Amino acid sequence: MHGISLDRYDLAILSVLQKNSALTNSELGERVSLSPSQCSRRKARLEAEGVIKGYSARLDANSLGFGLRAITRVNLKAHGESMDDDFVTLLTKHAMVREAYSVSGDADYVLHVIAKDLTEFSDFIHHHLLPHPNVTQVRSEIILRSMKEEQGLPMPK
Amino acid sequence: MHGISLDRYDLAILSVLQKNSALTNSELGERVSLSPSQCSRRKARLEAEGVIKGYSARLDANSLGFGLRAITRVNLKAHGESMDDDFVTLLTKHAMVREAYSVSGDADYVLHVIAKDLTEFSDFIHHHLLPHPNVTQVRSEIILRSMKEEQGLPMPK
DNA sequence: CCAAATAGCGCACAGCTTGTGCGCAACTGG
DNA sequence: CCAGTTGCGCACAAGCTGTGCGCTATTTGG
Repeated sequence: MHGISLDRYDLAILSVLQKNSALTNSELGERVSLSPSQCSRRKARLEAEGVIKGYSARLDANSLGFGLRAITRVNLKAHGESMDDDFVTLLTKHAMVREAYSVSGDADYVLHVIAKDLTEFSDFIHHHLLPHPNVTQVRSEIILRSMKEEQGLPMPK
Repeated sequence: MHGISLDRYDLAILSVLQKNSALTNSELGERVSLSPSQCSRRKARLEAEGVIKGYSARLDANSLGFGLRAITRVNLKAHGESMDDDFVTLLTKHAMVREAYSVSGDADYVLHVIAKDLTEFSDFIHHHLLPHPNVTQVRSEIILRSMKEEQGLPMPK
């Protein structure tokens, strides 16, 4: 899962498609100095290799009525295999939890939570997260403003 | 920026496109029970309204050689308008900083940082973040495992 | 309560895009 | 030095996109 070699054309294509995947192969070709047909072939290859995992529409959170986002750190009581599984199930079940990471540091898990408003967020914390038998501590930072939000990855080298 | 009314077809289209924006209007139409032409029109409208902000390729971090991700909390000394600006410039300049949020809570900013490895990450923290005159404290949680990583948003109602 | 206006639909079609076959040129290894 | 391989652009068939059109259902206004 690591032995794929990407030349400068591949990196250029990935960089452009990451910002805008709705471009035609002609437009893409112009930007990376390659013919449309070759763009098509390289795109197909990058998809097959798994470098491109898929294509998504980026949606506007406010238009959909989500006004609140937060970074929530969670500490657990025990760290047995099955203990965590039960907690992970909780995370998976709730659509409000957009990202959940097992981390090394002060906390055990870090979540990125999205909600309609503070009430909905508070409900989630107090009625679902804190009552869980394995949760010992929950600390949240409410997002006030997004300074930077790059979708995707930087280009290496 | 909030008065847009979306019917069930719009929500269905958004939900599908968020998962896979490479579908043709025919395929999209099948899934949401609408003709291709109508899908095309609604898509165009949702783009114009700003509900769809754009289209992106999802890339594989490992293929590009990024093995380390972290959530980093930063505290600043002063909170003047211009003080923050200078710090924000630092964040914008570094491609390693993928997301940066101004937050309310224990910290002032929360960052989502991506790096090749621990060395590169440590370099960033010690040679760029901590030396900044306005930074007073930096605390990081290294991501061990991603339990959930929804790209995009849940569908309301 | 009914008529006019509006909004939203599918169909048809012109123009454009996609992806493959092909021939060519540039490297690669024996 | 030469056969094999790789990667390129061109050309073209198949398929997709987006707009004009006519139709129907819903809304508006008198």
